[in-house]
Amino acid sequence: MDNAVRTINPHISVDCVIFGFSTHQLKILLIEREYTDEQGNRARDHKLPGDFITTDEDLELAANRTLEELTGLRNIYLQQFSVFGHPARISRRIDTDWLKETTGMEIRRVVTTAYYALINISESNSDFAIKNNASWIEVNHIPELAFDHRRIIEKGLNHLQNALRNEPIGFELLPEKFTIRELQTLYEVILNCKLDNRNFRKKILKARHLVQLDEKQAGVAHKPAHFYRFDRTVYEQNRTESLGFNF
Amino acid sequence: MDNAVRTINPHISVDCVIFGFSTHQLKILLIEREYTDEQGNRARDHKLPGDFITTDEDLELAANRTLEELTGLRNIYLQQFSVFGHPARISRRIDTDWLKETTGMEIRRVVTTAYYALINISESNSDFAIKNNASWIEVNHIPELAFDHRRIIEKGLNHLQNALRNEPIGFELLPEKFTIRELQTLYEVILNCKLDNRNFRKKILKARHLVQLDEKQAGVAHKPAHFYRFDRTVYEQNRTESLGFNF
DNA sequence: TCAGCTTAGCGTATTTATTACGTTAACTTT
DNA sequence: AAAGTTAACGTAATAAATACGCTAAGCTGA
Repeated sequence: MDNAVRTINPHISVDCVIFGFSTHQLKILLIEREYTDEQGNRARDHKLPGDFITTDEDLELAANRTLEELTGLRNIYLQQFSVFGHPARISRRIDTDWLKETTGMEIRRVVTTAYYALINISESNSDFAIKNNASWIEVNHIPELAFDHRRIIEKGLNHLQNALRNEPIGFELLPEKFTIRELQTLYEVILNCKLDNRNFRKKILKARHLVQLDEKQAGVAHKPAHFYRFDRTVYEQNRTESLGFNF
Repeated sequence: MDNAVRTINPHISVDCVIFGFSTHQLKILLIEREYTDEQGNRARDHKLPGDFITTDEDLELAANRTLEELTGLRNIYLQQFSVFGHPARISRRIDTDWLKETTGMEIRRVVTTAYYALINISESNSDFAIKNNASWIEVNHIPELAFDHRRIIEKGLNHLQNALRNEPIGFELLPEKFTIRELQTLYEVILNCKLDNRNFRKKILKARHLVQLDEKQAGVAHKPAHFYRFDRTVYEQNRTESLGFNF
């Protein structure tokens, strides 16, 4: 701990919006924080996973470190999407007090680089989350948050939606094997719209980067669907430099 | 100067990739820097306009300040696009020496937030640029640069290309009044492709946010083109939330 | 066992967007 | 007045997006 205090850079941090998908919902991994409120009582709210960087640590490394500590996962899809550095983002009493309490320093100005990560919840090790008071919270039911973390989540969700529209990243949130219907539901939930299943299937199969597996669903009360997996090689090959423009 | 040293935050900076368009070329405003090379001789290279932020200054404000100092312009199109914070981005001797020389401090680690700006060169006040040793340099002929500024420019150009494909921002680089042909050339130069003039016209006019003016070109050795201007109101109204996806 | 329910998965017709390219119009230059 | 040049409109062919019908294959409950 002393060691950590000595080597952190208290001006710069990273925060991670970690997205997961389960039971037909988009979720974010949030950490429950204990702080002292205006009346001096202990209270709780939530915060994004994140940390100050240490001296000589790359931002992306700090983000990956945070991610691994919380999920046990490495080599996760991770994208920087914005920087939050407004002087007033750390101004509430409960936030400055909390920083003092947890770091031992008087910290008033932190520029944080925000990343969003896509993980397959079922592959993550929930022990890591539990140990850190972290839990998956449905994106439409985000509770009271520390600092400007609500704003960071909003912007992160925006970037996720854009990314999902422009490149195939949906499978990052699904198990290795998934059905087309699962993928469609994921699109519908994230983009917040209804899609026609026949046209969705047509469009996604036309892209050729989904490979049908022999395996099928079992035990479902209807015609079982084939499982598919994403084939990165095919995707990279067929990726066409779109030269046109749309607005 | 003393004052400035006292109030800057030497851990955090902003850098601006300022794009301009003239004589059918995409250009970037670069500052000539004088430094001391390995042999102790004075030498010159170029750097992006940028600065450390001052205590309590928002990042965007710092970027706007940099922009105004160099161009005399306010309310410029300005977009944050990436953060560069690798520990090794400040490692070359000439860069650390130059920081010492210009700030009086031993600076080894700076996290910089990169912005790109779009300006209409003809509206900018060149006196400001001259005073700061800044000049417009063609994007395909970028000389030796300080720090990791080449990388920043590459990434900024990338973001510009993407933005140009997905929203109408081309006119930010043109005078208030412009011809469709000028706009097309701008697209061709930035996206680095050839476009069919008849289809370009069709597509861009379909969007309805270009308003034809009564005025025409004069003195050209061919049929004079109408001038157009961008109508933001129409654009905002017709902007349709594209719910589909493309990859 | 079989009728009924549900989702998978294929197909077709219609509309809309993209691409390719022909032609006339309007101005300057020689 | 003819030649050169780019503007500006149009049309036909191709490709993509949308809307929706229909059969297939499993499970469930009477």
